Amino acid sequence: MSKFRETAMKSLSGDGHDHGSCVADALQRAETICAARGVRLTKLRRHVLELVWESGHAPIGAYDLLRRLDKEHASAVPPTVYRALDFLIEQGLVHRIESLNAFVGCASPQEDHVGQFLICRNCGTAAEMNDARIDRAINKVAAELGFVADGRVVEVRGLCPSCRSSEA
Amino acid sequence: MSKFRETAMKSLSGDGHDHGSCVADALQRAETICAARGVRLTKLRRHVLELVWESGHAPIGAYDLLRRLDKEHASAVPPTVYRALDFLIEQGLVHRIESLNAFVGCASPQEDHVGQFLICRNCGTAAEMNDARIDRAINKVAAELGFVADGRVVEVRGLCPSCRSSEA
DNA sequence: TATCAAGATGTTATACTATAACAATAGATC
DNA sequence: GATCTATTGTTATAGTATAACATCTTGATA
Repeated sequence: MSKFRETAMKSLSGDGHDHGSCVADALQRAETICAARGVRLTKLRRHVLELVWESGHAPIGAYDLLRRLDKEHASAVPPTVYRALDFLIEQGLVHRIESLNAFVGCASPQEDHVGQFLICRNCGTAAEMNDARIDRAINKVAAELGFVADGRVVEVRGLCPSCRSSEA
Repeated sequence: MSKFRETAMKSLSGDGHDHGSCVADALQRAETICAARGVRLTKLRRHVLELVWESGHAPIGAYDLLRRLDKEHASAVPPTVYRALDFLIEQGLVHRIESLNAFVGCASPQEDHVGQFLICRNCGTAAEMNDARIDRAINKVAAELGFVADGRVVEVRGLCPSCRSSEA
């Protein structure tokens, strides 16, 4: 099983996982990655990343982040959070979900990829697929149309396993 | 060649096509479809659809539409255009491009489909792929993760054939 | 044809999302 | 410590979207 697959399954397993350690792991990975790259994961950026992860695996909006941020950061205003998000996205630590205008922590920041998401319309969980087969299919069709593809937005709405079983 | 493929190629052929008749065709198709469904393509809705198509094959924002609309429709305000767009989207005559917050005319409104788009980052043209292979790949991966997919957002940025050749 | 119900549009106000532009501060490098 | 750059602070504003209620049109029907 690929690393992506494993991570996706984990985030889909409902409340069965220890989200506290999930957040801690994510922060630890971020520290390591930023150190290796020589970029600065400042207190503010780290705090925003933490808030993103604390939203569970559900994307959270910039203004929601802002409201949570300024409990411990009185001077926070929109540019504060957007700039932190810009940095985090640039470093691959956070993905932006276009169809929600919201942000979610990347579960595999060390691997170079564009996000492909499954988003549960019931619980809001966004799981990364990042499957090469989807990418290949897209590349193939694009090539047939003479198109050279770079960026990709793949966001699929639906029902996640746990919401599906609890609805049934 | 599928109908979708044909339409996509056409919209990618640059200025080589008669966009005037392209617009007229789209409006004619819309009339037919709405009549068949017993829904009302009012003057306002028709006008908004026309403006969407007159933007070429490039997605256009709601407020741009608004600015163009109120030349002949003094009372136009945001809800005016958003309500018209809601109707047009519901009828499959227009697609929303999530990654641009913009709207584009659907080239194949008679066929039931979700949009899959190639968007040129140079000229802005958005071509519909609507390829079953992409859909299948997404469904497969979603199923493997226990997910039941419904809505889909597939938006690929890149360079279209004509912009690619003129850049070279 | 008068009335009525439903749908469509008008109108005002406001919520939500995002960035521009410039000032001040903190960290790294010499 | 001086200086340069990256980061953050601050104010203002641009851009996107919807809520809520009033009015008008349309088509169906009594």
